[in-house]
Order: sequence, then structure tokens, then C-alpha cells
Amino acid sequence: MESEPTSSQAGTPYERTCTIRGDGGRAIRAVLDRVADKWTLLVVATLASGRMRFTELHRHVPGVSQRMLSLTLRNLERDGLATRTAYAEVPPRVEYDLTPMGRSLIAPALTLASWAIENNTDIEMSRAAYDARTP
Amino acid sequence: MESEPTSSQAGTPYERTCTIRGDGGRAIRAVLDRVADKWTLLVVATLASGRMRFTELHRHVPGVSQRMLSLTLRNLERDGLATRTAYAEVPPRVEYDLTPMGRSLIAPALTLASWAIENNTDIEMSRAAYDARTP
DNA sequence: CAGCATCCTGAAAGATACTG
DNA sequence: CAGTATCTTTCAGGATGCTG
Repeated sequence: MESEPTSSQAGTPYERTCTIRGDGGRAIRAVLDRVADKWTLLVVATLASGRMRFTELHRHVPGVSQRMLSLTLRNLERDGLATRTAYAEVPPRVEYDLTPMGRSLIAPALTLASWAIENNTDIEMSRAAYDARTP
Repeated sequence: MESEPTSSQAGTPYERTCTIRGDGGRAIRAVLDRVADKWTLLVVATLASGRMRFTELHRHVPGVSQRMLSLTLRNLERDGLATRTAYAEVPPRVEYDLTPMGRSLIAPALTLASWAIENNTDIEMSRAAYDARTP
């Protein structure tokens, strides 16, 4: 990782004003590296309604491939955000569920999602306008 | 042996329980496509303390290349999250600032960042444990 | 100073096929 | 059912050099 030359600019007190990157952005990096891929938040959001098995998940998360779902779930399990329970039955049954930590991610994600919903139109329009005046 | 009949899905009323993906994930997709790249949130966070010019920004966002900073800023401007003001001087001076909409993104981002800070250690440990038992 | 133009790479993700 | 195994594509992002 990178050492922090935060002292480069002693005169700027903005680190105190905005804790979002008080550590040089390491926190943001961490959370983004964790959840900013294409499927993680979607899977977490789907699991938010309760435990679910693989195929169910596959149906409920539109567009995800088996491969990506599999990878995403494994990472969630690895990070301690979801549990995987395999039942020794035939046919096999595997159920996924959020851990308390996984569930604690829902609220922050929801905040962001709400922001997205509220501002989506404005952003869309801003883009269109920008593209229109920029050939 | 049938275990308990996982009462998870009765039809699918979970869309009401969890607005995070009530639209099939389009909102999440939208916001992630917007801010989940490597630099956007960091730049927004940096601009949160006030308007800044290019080189200043370049110094304050550790690790960013000129190219990526330039691209990030252009996208922020395009999305209506930041403004770009060029002064007709020599040498040139260009200042960037957040728009109200851009500023409104800070709080949600902060929520997520806080979650990251709070849970980072647990996740790290979970990972280590997972990797240890998975050769 | 504030950038754009190029070239290049690795990692993420999609498509498809196969299995315990 | 619940996944792997491969192969291929894509493209974000880094490195470098040049300019108004």
C-alpha cells in the first residue's frame, strides 16, 4: 500500500471538514473495492429479503451469469457478509444468507441508492445537455 | 429429510421490503456506474472542502494521474456534479467546484465510508480466516 | 498551467460447455 | 441443483510524450 504524505499541505484543514477521505481515501478505496463491482450490491440487496438458494438468486438478479453469481457469493462469504449453507441432500441444496455485518451494509447502500433515484433524472439531463454542446 | 420450508419467497413481495433494487437494480447500477470508478468519490470528497484548481487537485488526490483526474473531472462536469471555470489568464487557471447536486452526494458517500471504516477490520479478519481454511 | 494524444496492460466480465 | 472450466472480449486505467 501507499504511505501517506498527508503532511504535504499542512495549511489545509479540509481533512477535518470531511472525514470521507481523512485517511487519504483508504476507507473509500476499501469499500469500493469491496462492493463496487457489478453484482455485489445487487446480490446483497436481493438477500436482504431473506435467505435464498443459488438458482433462486440467479433468477432474482437479472442479467447475472452463473459464473459471476458464484464468484460474487464466494467473495461475500469470504468477506463475512454472507453465509453459505450446503445441505447434504439429493438434489443438492445450498442456501445463502446475509450475516449481521452483511445486513448492516443495507442501510448505507440504500442511502446511496436513494440518492441515485432522486438525482438520476437531473444527471441524465445534464449529460444530454453536455453532449449536445460538445461535439 | 425435508428441513424447514424456507419461507423466503412467497411470490416476490421483497421489492417492497427493499427499495434498493425495486427497479431490478437499475438505480444501483446507475449510481455505481457513476461513482464506483477509482477516482470519482475521492475527487468529490476533495472538492467537498471548496473549489480547487487542477494541479491542486492533482496534489491532493494521492496517486491519481493527470489523465485520470482529467477524465474524472470531465465526467463530473458532464453529470452536473461539478463545475469547471476557466479564467482567461496567462498562465491558465481552471477551477473546479461541486454543484449543489455534487454536494448532496457527500452525505451518502460518507455513510458508506463510515461503514467501511467500522467494518474494515472484521472484513479483513474474515478474509484471512477464509483464506486460511481454503487452500 | 492544464490539459490531450497514444500506446499498452491486466483484470473484470461475458459466452459457452461440462459435471458431482 | 449448484456449481466449475475455458476461452474470448472489453476497457479502465497506467505510462509517456506533446501543446496552447
